[in-house]
Amino acid sequence: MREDPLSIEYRGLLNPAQLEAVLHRETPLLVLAGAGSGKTRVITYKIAYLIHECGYRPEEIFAVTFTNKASNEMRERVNVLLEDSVDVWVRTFHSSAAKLLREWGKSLGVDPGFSIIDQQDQRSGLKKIVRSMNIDTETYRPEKYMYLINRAKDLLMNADEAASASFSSDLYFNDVYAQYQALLDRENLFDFSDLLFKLTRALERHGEVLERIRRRFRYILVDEFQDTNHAQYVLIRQLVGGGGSICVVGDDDQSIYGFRGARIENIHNFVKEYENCRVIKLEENYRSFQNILTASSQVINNNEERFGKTLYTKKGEGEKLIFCRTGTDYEESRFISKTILELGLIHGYRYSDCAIFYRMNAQSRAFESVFNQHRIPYTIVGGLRFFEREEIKDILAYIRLAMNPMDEIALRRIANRPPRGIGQRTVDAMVKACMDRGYSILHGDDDLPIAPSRKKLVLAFTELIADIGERITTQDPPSLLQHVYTTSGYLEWLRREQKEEKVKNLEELYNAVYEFHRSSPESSIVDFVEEVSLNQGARDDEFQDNRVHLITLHNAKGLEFPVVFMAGMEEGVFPHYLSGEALQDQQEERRLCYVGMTRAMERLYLTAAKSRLLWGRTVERDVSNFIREIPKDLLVEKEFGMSAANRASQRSGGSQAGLPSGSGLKKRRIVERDNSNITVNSRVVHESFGRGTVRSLQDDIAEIEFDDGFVMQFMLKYTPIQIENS
DNA sequence: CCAATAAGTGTTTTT
DNA sequence: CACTTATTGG
Repeated sequence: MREDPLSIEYRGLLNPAQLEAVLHRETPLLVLAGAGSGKTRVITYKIAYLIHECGYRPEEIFAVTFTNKASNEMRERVNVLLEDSVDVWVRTFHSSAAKLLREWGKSLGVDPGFSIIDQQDQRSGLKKIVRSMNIDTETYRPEKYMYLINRAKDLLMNADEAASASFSSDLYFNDVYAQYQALLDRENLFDFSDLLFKLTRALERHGEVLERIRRRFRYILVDEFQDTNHAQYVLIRQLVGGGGSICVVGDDDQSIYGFRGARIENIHNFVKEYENCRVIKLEENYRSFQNILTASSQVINNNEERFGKTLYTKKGEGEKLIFCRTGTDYEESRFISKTILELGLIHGYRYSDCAIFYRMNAQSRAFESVFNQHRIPYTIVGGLRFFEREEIKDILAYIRLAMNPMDEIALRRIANRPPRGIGQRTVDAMVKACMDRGYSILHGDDDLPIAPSRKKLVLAFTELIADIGERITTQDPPSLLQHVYTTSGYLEWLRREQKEEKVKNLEELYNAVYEFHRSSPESSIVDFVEEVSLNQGARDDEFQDNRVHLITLHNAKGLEFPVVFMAGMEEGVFPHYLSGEALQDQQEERRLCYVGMTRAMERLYLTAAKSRLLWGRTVERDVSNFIREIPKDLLVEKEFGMSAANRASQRSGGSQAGLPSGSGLKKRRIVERDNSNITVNSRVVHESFGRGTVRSLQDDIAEIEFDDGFVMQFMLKYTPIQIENS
């Protein structure tokens, strides 16, 4: 080990295993980083070390992650350590591929002017193809082909190769894949899988370009390596070449993206694939109390084929885990809501200390409605994303179409939005005519074989798009956007239809573009579109306020919260009934459970409802097997809301708990109150929850049963409550 | 040929 | 329940 002084005091800031991971650089390195063991710390310090101590220039370092959130966080932390050495390449796999293709496309034989389509566009394209083949779209669902085609691309197989390898036994798969790819190629569109597929293919063919890229990136770091798919694995292999300048970090127990092609074998076989590989395990956990670690370890121990590691912490045992069975999903929300309020009143937790994890996005609705009633502020992380909204995608489609007049998918999206008399028939005719004759889709000549009554309308539309196209280079992004809003008639249409929410979103889009323009004045709207088509991103304000976080288990990876609720711990919901019987799938669900549990720092609650209103039906559910895998002595079991009284209150809609609307109640202010006149059995009125009776009183903590059956504890000196005056 | 309305249907996780 | 597709009236 080096003995010369280091310019950053690494030794004091890292534990021995972390330090070793930072300093090792002669041969390939695999860091097995358990949950909460400081892996981001290792990566960022390693980057700093390479630059400060080993003579690497920032732009020679290539660091990839999976999510935009992770890459933003990493870039920020690197910038703090390096005092704004922003040239380090910190990007997601997909944005890395897109950037390399744009930069090197010309020498790689790839047209760098491609547009990127998201899965919605991908689906609509496939739907069109399947329908045109006149086959039964119920047995042969477009979604199925979407899945298969993406998996084939992840495995670096084009349509021909997939066909000769008998990739799928589906009768029409080969045909659908070929047609779909023809559609994309014709219009120079790339789906997400294409980015990596085409890049690795092109690098294979052009060894001389690969060689130049290798010389540029002298050290490669990969985060969350357990989630790499085959294409990503191959890309990394290509970039590293024969050298040892690679460090991958991951945790096989946290591999949760098998459904989109991730191969856990990549991390398991890394040692075999990279010669002289060094393996370092990070097993000290800095996040959770021991009870949480023990419980989650016990759960994940039921999986096979793991590296296996033993997480430990120097923190104490901490609280036991709490498992609560409720009658219905609605009561589950009420229990969690009540618990959050109590944690705040009794232990001083803030809303933003609490997070609720669930398996399916649809589960958030119950929480939203109960939280609204109880005036608990919340935020849905990664729910309906801003840039996935209809109106946003429509506006961006105008710009996309102007950029790339071959983009049929964008054309179909907006040809008649707002309604301008160009229906499906007319669009079909336009597309077909142009395809046959090799025109651009925007060709507005008189000889197009469309109904005479439509010609004028079509001409007006093509002129509209052409006009936008000219302004892309001449106008700055914000005013161009404004121009699109008005000349397309889109904004006026929304106003006429009274879609206030959507109008607001367009304003927000304008703000985003304005901000984009301000921060990089030389960039065009094209760059903006590029950014948002990859950054299917969240808004910045997601984490700012004091709000409870509602979040899917998949989105929770990489986060941590003092208090975690895992909701819907029921067979069929989690593990999800569609996740498959195969051992592989069951194990992935279990890893997802492990990921969720290990996010908790101090308190972990698990809840399950007996019956759940899902898909318009009430379904009875058993408790998830994962609960049984938690040692009994670490678990406090409770029940909530299965009494007749609560059933009744539920039917009445729960409006009793609603606040009187209006004055001054938006923010709960912490004011001390004198409630010493309240004793056991007092009849009381609570500002939010209405009338009730005090059931017990101990050390200023009162348990109150409200008339609707809702039972809750309060710290009286902070509670807005009075004796009922009769 | 388009737009509004009525019936019908299939429900995970995401770059 | 929310979203897609068939039908009918303009």
